[in-house]
Amino acid sequence: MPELPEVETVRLGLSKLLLGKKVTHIEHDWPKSFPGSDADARAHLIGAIIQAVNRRAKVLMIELSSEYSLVIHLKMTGQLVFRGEQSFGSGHPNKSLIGELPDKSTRVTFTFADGSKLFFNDQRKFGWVRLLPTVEVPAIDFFQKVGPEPLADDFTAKDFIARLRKRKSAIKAVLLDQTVVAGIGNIYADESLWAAKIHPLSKVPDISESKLKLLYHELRAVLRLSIAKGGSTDKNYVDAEGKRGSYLTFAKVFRREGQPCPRCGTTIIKLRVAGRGTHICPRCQRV
DNA sequence: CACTTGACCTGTCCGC
DNA sequence: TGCGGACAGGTCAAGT
Repeated sequence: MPELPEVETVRLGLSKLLLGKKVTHIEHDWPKSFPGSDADARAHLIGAIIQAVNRRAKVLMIELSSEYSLVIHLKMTGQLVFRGEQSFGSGHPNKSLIGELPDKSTRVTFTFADGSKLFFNDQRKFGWVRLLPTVEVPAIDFFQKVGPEPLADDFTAKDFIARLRKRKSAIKAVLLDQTVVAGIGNIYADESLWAAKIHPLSKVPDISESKLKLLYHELRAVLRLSIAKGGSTDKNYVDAEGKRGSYLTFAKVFRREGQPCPRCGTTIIKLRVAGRGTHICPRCQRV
């Protein structure tokens, strides 16, 4: 579920809430959600102080004073929600999507010295939290293979196009491939392809240079706008305070099948591309 | 190697 | 109201 803008929103929230907190306790109920030994956790996590919260692609890295890091992937339904000492009870003061914590999808709970807590919730159990020496984090498989950050200052249209041109398959499948460019998922693939008027089934070699250049700009614009809106919440995603993101209000095609295209009025349709639900305007986007 | 498909899980929604 | 099947925003492993 969470793509680059959602993970970045969580990162921003956590860096405001967690810096300087000392971990005093951890609980986990599902082994795959927190693999590794409890002895390691005791040695390198308990007593450690949170020093930074970083992001690469859709992965969060919470850096600890022990020279270990918590590396976290939310996958489809993961949430990282912070609760201060007084606010474990339901709902208020924020209009939270989720109420009392922990709940039945809580997989890992971190407790800090001041009594506050960080909950890792994950309905579908695809996500994970791993404790690794900070120096070893860049060596994990995923980081070895993942492509560049699309919003990096030095990531140019030329870089983007060169990476896409190495592939021959449908443009949407290529955008979803994290080794080409990092952080794009189903929502922003559909939104950016609509904005650039490219059909998701178009093969990369069949797409003009100028359209790919336009796609580069539209993709970055869509990602930036979503970060500004706190990401997209369809079902599960919430930020570090448990609040929903509002980007889907601004989405042009995603989850809008049956509604008129904001550009030409044609009815938006849904199809399947690369095994994912895909939303297009059949008039603006042609193969 | 590039590319596609199924697996990992739980929950919800839709049609009968 | 109950039940089966399709589907849900992401990656992996294993297949061609």
